[in-house]
Amino acid sequence: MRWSQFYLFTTREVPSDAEVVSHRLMIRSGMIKKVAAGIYTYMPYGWRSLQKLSTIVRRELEAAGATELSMPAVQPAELWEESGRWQEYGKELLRIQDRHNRDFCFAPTAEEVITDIVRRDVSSYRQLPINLYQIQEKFRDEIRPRFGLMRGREFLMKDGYSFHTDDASLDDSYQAMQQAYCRIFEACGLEYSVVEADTGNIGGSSSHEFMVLAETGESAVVRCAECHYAANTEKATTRGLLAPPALPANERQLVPTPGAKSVEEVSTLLQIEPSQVVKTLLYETEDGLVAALVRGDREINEIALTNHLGVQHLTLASEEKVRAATGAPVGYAGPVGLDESIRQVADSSVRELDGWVCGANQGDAHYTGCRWERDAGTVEWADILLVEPGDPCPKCGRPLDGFRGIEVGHIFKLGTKYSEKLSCTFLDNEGQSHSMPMGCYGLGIGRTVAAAIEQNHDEDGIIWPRPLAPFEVLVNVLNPKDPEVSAAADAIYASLREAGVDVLYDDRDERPGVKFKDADLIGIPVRIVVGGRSLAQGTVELSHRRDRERHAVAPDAVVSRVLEWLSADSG
RNA sequence: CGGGGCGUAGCUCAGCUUGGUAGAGCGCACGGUUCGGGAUCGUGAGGCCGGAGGUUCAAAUCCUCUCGCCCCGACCA
Repeated sequence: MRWSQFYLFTTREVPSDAEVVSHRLMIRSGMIKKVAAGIYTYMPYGWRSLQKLSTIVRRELEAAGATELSMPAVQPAELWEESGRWQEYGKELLRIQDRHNRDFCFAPTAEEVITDIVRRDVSSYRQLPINLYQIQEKFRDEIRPRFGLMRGREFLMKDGYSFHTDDASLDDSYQAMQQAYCRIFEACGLEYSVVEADTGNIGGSSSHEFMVLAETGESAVVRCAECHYAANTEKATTRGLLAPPALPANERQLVPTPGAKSVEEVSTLLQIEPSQVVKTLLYETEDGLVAALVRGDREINEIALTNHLGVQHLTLASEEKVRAATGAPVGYAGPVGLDESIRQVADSSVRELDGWVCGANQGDAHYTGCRWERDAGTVEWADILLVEPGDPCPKCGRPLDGFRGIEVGHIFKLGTKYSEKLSCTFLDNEGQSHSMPMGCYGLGIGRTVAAAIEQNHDEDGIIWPRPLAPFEVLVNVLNPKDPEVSAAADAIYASLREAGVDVLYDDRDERPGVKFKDADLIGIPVRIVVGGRSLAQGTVELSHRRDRERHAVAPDAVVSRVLEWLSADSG
């Protein structure tokens, strides 16, 4: 491809709204253009990279036994009502009406449509298992889109679905998909980690996320270097957290704590550790108020709490609700003497405490010297602590490491959640009818490319891992107006194309400085510079974007050297 | 949806406090000198100041309302 004929315009300056590196570089290198919040045009240079990744994804999925199809983006409400998600999905589901006022949505995912397809076509165990996928634009009306392709509202995603006769078969496909994902991310040269995850509103019994390690990642992950336990902190648990020293607990005492609302203030005032305080947070749910109890020095994992309660919505209770429920301002709630109608859930970590301190459900007062069995009401025990780096691994007890990640893939064992609702059944070899266990497998195409840039760049621009690079080789002719230089560059370009190399030929009549800066910015892995200076020595210059070290090579040796480099750097 | 902030030339921004002929840099066009790391000099094009009302002799500037965008929290590939 000749640059002069390609639609690629780089910019020196960045729009002020781009904050993270991948977003800035994608805009500066002319990969994407914003059309509205979270909605982008993939420009030719960016589209090529997305296509490269899509090709890798197709190759690995087909190898793992999946088959591609393409489902509609606009889907009828009826199917979503059948699964219950027309109500459950909430505002994130973009709903539209046609000219007859019939309801439709723009698909955020495609469980309903795929299940509808399979239930019509499949009726026998002999036809199973089935594994289908598509690569398609999805729409989720995100509360807050941000960071370019990292969190768009419309985004390119590979979504796959599998159907089975039993859980063992589902396990097989789940494993096969997990391995295919690993091969995909490895092929892209990404540093990633597979972690246990919460299933969110997709539902199902178990799931794993693929996290690309990056400072700017939106997800927090903990990992054990010893036994390789790894989990999103939304899902992570811990065991054997060191309990703080017990306090005297012969009798419970009401102590005045005027103005001390926070755990910090209370523990300072009473000269104890924050960890010896039982922190009580009141939440509102559709089933009423809930009190969540956790150690004073720690946070609550609201997702774990939501899952434990089995509720849809969970938000911190308002000031008024707290006052009405406890008779005290925010900051003085506690499990002792709390209204019995309020469900209480306590994290296992506070069970070890003895002689603990808590709010007295009256203004400016706390209890000291409390004991669970003696003083507290009915308490459910659950793991609702937000795990932090340094906490013991739940499997082996070693301290967990923490890091941030970008969630580029997420796989789920759905079980029969959708197949039951939509009556997707098959007959077994005894003529018995069963719902099909299902799996579902998502992979963010745009997000993976963004993640690759987050992991591979320097201050001058992108450093593409070869498999995702929009082009593999850049031929840069420094003075295209010089017939001799131009002819030499043309010849190299032609012979590279003949050799099947994916090459961009910067034949633009620009100053060398401009072309060098652009080359660094757009980050094509291998660069060939053809200029009068080196050509006079009978050579051209080859370099890798990663180290930019120049190698003088005779023009007729360029192709073989380039092929050598590309195969060495095959990812 | 809560909290914070921003809409002025294609892009990055100044001007607004204290109302009075709309500015700079980059980019773009033309010409000169340049030509291996975003050259330089000159000339020029380009803006109903997000939109609608209002106050005023006069509004980018003050007021009201709207729309859009960004950042921080709850969602997710």
